[in-house]
Amino acid sequence: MSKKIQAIRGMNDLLPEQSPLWQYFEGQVAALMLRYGYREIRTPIVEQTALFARSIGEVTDIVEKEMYAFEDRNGDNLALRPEGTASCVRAAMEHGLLHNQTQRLWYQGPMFRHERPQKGRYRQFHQVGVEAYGMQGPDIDAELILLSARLWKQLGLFEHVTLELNSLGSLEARAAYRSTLVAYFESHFDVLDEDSRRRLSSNPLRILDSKNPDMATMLAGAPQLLDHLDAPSREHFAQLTALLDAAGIDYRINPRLVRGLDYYSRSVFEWTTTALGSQGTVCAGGRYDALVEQLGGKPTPAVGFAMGVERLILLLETLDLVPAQSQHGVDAYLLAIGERAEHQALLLGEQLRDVLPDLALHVHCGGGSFKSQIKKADKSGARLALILGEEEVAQGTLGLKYLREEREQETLPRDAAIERLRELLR
RNA sequence: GUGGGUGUAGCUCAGUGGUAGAGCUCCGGAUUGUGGCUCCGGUGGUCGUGGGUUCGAUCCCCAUCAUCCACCCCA
Repeated sequence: MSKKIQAIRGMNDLLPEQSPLWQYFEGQVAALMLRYGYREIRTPIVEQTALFARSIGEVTDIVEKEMYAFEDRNGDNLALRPEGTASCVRAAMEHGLLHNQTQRLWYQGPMFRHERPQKGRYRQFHQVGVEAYGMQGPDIDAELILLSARLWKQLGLFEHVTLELNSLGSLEARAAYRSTLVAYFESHFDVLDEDSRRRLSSNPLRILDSKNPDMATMLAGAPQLLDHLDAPSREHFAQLTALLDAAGIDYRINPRLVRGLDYYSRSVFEWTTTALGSQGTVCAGGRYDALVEQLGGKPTPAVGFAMGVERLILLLETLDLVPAQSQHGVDAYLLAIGERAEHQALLLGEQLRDVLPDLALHVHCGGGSFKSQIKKADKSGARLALILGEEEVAQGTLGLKYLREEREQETLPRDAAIERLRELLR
């Protein structure tokens, strides 16, 4: 067992039983993006390490200890992408998509982070990301939230997720607040637990989120982010909440909502669920107005979010919201009994598919008794067993046996059989 | 990176210091070319891996790997 090569830890195979549900989800997403006028972009899975270091932040956990980074044969520093926004910005800039225009983009694909796997958290996981460029008003922030809300409604998840909102203020306001906060924490250094002391330099805003009861009193007295917002950010946030109110989207303002990536400023939001255990964030994002410039482009306002596909799939399963039609089956199963029939079956299958493009047909291969073949036909879930035995071959007919309904089995000349199939597929 | 739980047949799991079982699945038969239900039979395991204790280890001990859950982090 141990000598066999296994999948990499935290990287999962997606088996045939699962793929219809993924396809259902992906189909819903793609159709939704079309309806909102977002266009798909596909970028490489590997980028220069520097792209992520400069965008996500040098001292974040993601960059410091979770990236799959390596040197390629040329000695270049490359990394498997840990998220999609940086690549999206890079590609959009590189191809002039952000030049004097607004842009609505989305993407989908695997991301990689070297974390300890647990429920809803894997080393290779999939995100759907949605990004909008060149628009600074809160209307586009609201659009993204409405878009995600519509997806939850389509999937039946809306009642099971909660929207949390916060504003981090402008980059300057955020930096100033950060300094104030660090000074406050340093003056209470003796109360800080080990985790918080570590976070003092990496992500001090996170300390506010600590669940340690010993720090509760100290945290309650900490300076509040919302009190340190700059006026434009405050106004932006007020307008965003007003738009959501008007649209009838409930939200909870969470002053402690802090995103882990350095590039966020102003609006940030998170959709969470309590049904998945500790990895309850199912979708999250926010504004990153400074990132494009930071990566060498012209100043360009930007907002975006990403959804965790595994978590959403898990949620659909947990809540029993998997639609029945996402179970793919086959319409008919062609049996071949006897040497002559076996020779003809494949060709007959091709003829049927030529004239019946909607037919999902499973042609039996590998021989076996009549009984074993019809058992397999039954297990395949097919509505019909098409029977090609010695008699049918000799007479140029085809047997049709109905496996799921009370209906007499019939044996028809080939042409008539095709017509019958055509009727049944309608 | 830290802590805890779990690794026995393809799957779900029993079990014992004397080298293993059930249910389901799969294959065959009862029914020469007719599935689902029933009955009968069969295939299938170096008991995760390596070491230690022991006359003897699947069981006890250590290590290791995998997996699950939580911390952390985040989608």
